[in-house]
Amino acid sequence: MDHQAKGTRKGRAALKADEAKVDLIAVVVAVNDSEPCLLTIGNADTLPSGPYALEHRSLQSGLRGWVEQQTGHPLGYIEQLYTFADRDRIGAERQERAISISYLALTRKEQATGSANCGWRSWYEYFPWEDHRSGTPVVLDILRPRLIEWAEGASDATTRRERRQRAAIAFGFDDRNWNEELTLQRYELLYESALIEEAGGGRDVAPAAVSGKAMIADHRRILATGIARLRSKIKYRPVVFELMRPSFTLLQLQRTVEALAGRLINKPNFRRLVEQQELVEETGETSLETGGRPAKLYRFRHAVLDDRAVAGTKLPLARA
Amino acid sequence: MDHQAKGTRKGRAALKADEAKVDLIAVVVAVNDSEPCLLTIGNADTLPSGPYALEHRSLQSGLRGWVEQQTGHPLGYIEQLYTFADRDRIGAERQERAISISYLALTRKEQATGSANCGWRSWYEYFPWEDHRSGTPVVLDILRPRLIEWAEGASDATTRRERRQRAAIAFGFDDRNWNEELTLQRYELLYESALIEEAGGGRDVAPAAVSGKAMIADHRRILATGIARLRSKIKYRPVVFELMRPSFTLLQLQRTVEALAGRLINKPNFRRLVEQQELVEETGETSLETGGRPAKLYRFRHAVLDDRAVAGTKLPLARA
DNA sequence: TCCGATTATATTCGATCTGACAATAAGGGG
DNA sequence: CCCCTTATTGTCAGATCGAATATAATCGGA
Repeated sequence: MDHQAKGTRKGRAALKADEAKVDLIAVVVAVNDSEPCLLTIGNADTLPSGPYALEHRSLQSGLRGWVEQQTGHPLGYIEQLYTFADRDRIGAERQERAISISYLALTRKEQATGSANCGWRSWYEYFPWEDHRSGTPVVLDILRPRLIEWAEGASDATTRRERRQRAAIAFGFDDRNWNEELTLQRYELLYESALIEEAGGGRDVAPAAVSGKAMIADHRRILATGIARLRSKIKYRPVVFELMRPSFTLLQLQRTVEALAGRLINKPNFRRLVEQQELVEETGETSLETGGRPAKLYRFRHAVLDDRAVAGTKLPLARA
Repeated sequence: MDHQAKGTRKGRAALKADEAKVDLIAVVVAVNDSEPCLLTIGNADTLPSGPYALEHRSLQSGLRGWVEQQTGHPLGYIEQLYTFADRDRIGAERQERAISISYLALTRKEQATGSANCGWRSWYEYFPWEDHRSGTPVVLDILRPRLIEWAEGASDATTRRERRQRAAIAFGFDDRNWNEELTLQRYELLYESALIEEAGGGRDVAPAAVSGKAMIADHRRILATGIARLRSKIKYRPVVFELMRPSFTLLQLQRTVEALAGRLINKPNFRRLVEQQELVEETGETSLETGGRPAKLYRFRHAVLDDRAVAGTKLPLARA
């Protein structure tokens, strides 16, 4: 009565009826020189990953093992992202079931111990339309007419209206505000409209500089999921500090948040928010790196992980 | 180079090295008469679940299939919660790996089509300390000294301070505010301190009326995850309407939100927020159910699922 | 039919928060 | 000593939020 009727199918493939392959996939992020970077292996089009195996004590430790083995990078902060069941991935014809459990990890670039066939790439190479720090990126001037065209290409009027609306919301057309958290929705729209490489077809695919670098299988979708999650999370949890050096200036902190969010923040307001939440404390030293008046150095108050636990790091973003 | 060295382990059990059993588990929620209800099977201590099988087109459709088969309930809104790898669950000794992918589903009680060995229970039967609608529940008067006792029982002073602090934050001791979103943290504290049944031991377990009804395996933890997610989500996405009838009064809507959040909301402020976000529109009819002045009936504006898509239903909660 | 009990709906007010802008302070270099 | 650069502090109006109050509509009993 509990788990019923598992024997009704003909066991056709190598796998038994109720078993599946389980893969662990990592989106490993660091920020360097105001640029959000992704850890990749192979041709910079693959995320670190590997099968969940018997000797792994847990999903997390399995993931750490694979990433360290493939990239030489030990991981700090880890958070589960999403679990996909991707039939297409390995073998649709063989009817294997493959499950991918994806994780978001935050580190710093320096923690590498040499090694391996891996490297860091700005995540905006994969999503050129996501970086609004210098205003609306030019690639959107190319993508917008293509998206409109796709919307108008629908057979019935209802679908057309719906498509126009979805595109307008996701990309901020028609005087709407840009919402940096909609990274996944934007990716899915571009996928549906076949403007990017993964989306089969290929005839309508925009040039790589516009549509961004593709990745194998569904890895770019997983990256989009990670970016969206991170952009949302920095607003209510102090996770940014996982990406910072032990001591830093407030401007460095701001630039890091801006790199992740893909948009600029008002400086005084950012400072006010960080200080009034008591997220940081002065080290007493100053940094002379920037030319002008020396900036005070701060360190993260680890105490907030206890007492403030949930309050969160709101970030003040410009409205329009 | 991609997925390397999968043959290094001795194939010991029935399962092959890189395969695992995958279960789908559902937390199905409805709200009836201002009471948040959970759909259970068996002895009201089991969540609907079943193995992910070959004939399932996707994880979601597999889940829908199992729930409908076990309870006769078709599901509407579904959202993935978390993926657990629970060695303990099925057979630690056999070294099987079992993966549980959990989902949160929202429906209405009426949509049942009779059938089956299942039923609805208020989720506060499992978590009596979570309902603060009538002020701080009395069970906390019993749990608090037990938690303090547990905290003071630690060997070193650092651990003691840390435990006291965690308990105070999670449960709102020492004049802190109650935070309804910390359901999972509270469950984990009670688990660690062995005050609930699942936590092995048993000698310190409080009476069932205080520690709540237990569930099999880790099902109560999964429920806690679902409650926490839902309490967080109603604040920024209009998901409440999945639980409402096609037309409803604003007070009914408020009572539903309060049931989920486990705390009361200021009436005028709630109305203001709902109206200024244009989440609902009047049907033109009124409800006479309540005795006094008839309440206007409203329906959900499905348009907001498009245009406002992400804005969100903030809910105004009392501060202290 | 009038009155009060009950519930729904509308309005107001002050505290706080937020975004935008301006002003001042502290270094380096000519 | 002046000027340029960057850091830091301060101000102000508008929006938001929580709390409390005032008004409206129905029912039932005197």
